[in-house]
Amino acid sequence: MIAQYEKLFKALGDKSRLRILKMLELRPMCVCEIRYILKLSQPTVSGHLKILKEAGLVKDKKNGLWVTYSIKKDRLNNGVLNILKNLEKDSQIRKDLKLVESISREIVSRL
Amino acid sequence: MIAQYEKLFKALGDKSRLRILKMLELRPMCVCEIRYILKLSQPTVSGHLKILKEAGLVKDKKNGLWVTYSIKKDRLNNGVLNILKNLEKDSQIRKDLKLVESISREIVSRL
DNA sequence: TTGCTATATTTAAATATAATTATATAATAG
DNA sequence: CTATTATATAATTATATTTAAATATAGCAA
Repeated sequence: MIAQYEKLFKALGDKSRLRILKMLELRPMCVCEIRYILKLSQPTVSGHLKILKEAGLVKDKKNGLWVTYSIKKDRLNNGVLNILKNLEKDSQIRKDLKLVESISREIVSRL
Repeated sequence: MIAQYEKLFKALGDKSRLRILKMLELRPMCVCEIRYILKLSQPTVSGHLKILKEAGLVKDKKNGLWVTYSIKKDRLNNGVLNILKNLEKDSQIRKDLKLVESISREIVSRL
């Protein structure tokens, strides 16, 4: 049980993964969209998403070729997201969220 | 700002530090008491406490030779402790808290 | 002063993490 | 079937973290 909490906080203890969570709070996203915003390699993003998933923070849904990730809603994660509320004041996060609103998987996937 | 959150969650992403936080929630403790319960070397415990302190989770107070650590109370940390509430069901945490109630710095420091 | 004690810092070794490149898998199109 | 596309995994390297042993600091007592 304590190990699951350790995993949860380890997952949260990374800048890229915090950015991913804040983006997913806005809307579900596919890997290529997240990649486009973080400007990291596709395998790196895939790895981060795996860590978030194993920590119980996100879930994924396969639809053809695309895998859409979204926030897993439960009591614990609500608490986590509440702690992260203040991050909306962060300039990096603001830029990310603005970008999320301006892109789509169709545009981003062919770059 | 995002870096401070990263630091916070990195601090929380360690079993020993989670145990320390749950103990300090019960009462302030000196390093030697924490060491006695975690069964780690004194420098290791000292290091963990430094990480917790730099993450803003605990504060310290020097009194002669002893340094007493305690939870730093603020809005963010209340949220964190709330997330950790469920850890009271963990058997390791239960044992720790029982021990905390049975020891004192005077007994523990001369072992 | 010297000696003792509680805590902190430094160092070094072992382990874990995060990144990229290369490769693999899986779904779709032709 | 082959080719293409979105994502996942493997291998590797660079960096970070965790730990204990050794050492340093700081306060008290004689």
